[in-house]
Amino acid sequence: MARKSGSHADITGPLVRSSAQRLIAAHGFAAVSMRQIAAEVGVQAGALYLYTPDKQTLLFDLMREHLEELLAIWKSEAKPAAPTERLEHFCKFHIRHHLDRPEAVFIAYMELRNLDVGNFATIEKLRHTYEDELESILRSGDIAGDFKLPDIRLATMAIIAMLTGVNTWYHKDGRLTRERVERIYWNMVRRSVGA
Amino acid sequence: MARKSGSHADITGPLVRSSAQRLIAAHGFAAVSMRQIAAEVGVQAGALYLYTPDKQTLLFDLMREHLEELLAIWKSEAKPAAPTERLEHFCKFHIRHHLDRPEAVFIAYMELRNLDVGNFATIEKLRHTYEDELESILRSGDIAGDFKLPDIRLATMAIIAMLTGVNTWYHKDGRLTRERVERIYWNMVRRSVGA
DNA sequence: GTCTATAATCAGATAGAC
DNA sequence: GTCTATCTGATTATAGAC
Repeated sequence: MARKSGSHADITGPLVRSSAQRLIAAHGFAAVSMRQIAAEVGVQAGALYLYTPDKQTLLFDLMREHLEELLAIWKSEAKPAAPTERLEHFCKFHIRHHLDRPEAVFIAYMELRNLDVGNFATIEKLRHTYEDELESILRSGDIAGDFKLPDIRLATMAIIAMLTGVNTWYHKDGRLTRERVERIYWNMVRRSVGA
Repeated sequence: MARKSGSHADITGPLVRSSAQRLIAAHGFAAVSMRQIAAEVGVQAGALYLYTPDKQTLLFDLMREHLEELLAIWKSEAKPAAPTERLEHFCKFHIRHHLDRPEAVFIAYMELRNLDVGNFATIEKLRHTYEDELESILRSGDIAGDFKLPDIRLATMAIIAMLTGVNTWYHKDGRLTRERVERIYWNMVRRSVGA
């Protein structure tokens, strides 16, 4: 990892983010030092401050970029018309997207405590925007009579927790393919909303 | 919180644990210093080492005691005979027990990374023992034909994630009583397993 | 753009007085 | 049982050389 002097802004910038993401996901934000991140990048600690004003902003940027990417990709997806198909699409998208980004997902859920108050508010707003996408699907299905839900907000939280939970146990080379996991979870969600 | 010299082992010991639990749940294990815990207790930092050999053991003991208590209380509960009633009992017990101990639950889920390897193995074994309780309920119901489950282990993980997720949004003085939350979640779980 | 060196602070843990 | 003082080493962040 050792690196000699010279100009490498184009590769060092992304490398700072990816190295920080890997280390923070593995050991936690507070447990990872700027020196450790620098060592992973292959520079000295002082050089990191060319790419982030401070450690707090580095964490915030990782979380913000993760959630902004999630929302952007979700919005670009083609959406089915019927509530049941829209819910199926959401469930499979959520599992697929989150399994593809385990480190970013882990950080976004575990490191909220380490954000200062202003940054926390920004992140929570982004997360809420995403939750609202599921909530509106459930609401339209409930109104149409396709779903039977005693409490839509609660069903939203229950389904997101269930789907995101896949990240805690799934391993790529495990017993089940991702497609099979998506199908089984969708079946459980479908039945849970009474569709 | 200032405290004069003297003997207070009977109150200081429990106070160290409860203070550590509160601070770690709020800010994270790595972000909390022994000096902060001592200040919360009302002693100097050195005095903490009369009650724990080191910071790592303090964390481990909090997590171990939480899981051992969970298993002990669960085992002492009277169990219904039929799979559907057993599953209902588990769901409502899980939500109730976890909502009553938000700090301990939070630590047990969030601070696994900060355990050293031996302690981690112990905690994972305890957690697995608890998961197996749900898994055996699902298996007996599947065999009896009361549930329809394509993958029992996966359903176990999905249900636990969904139920534990209540802790992330529930507030005591919120819109819903705990009893109503238990009922609604049980209904979603019931439908999700095809009961 | 990166390095070395450093400032200022704080960490976990221990020793010995009371 | 607790305090004060301290050891040793790590921390974030900055300054200035190259």
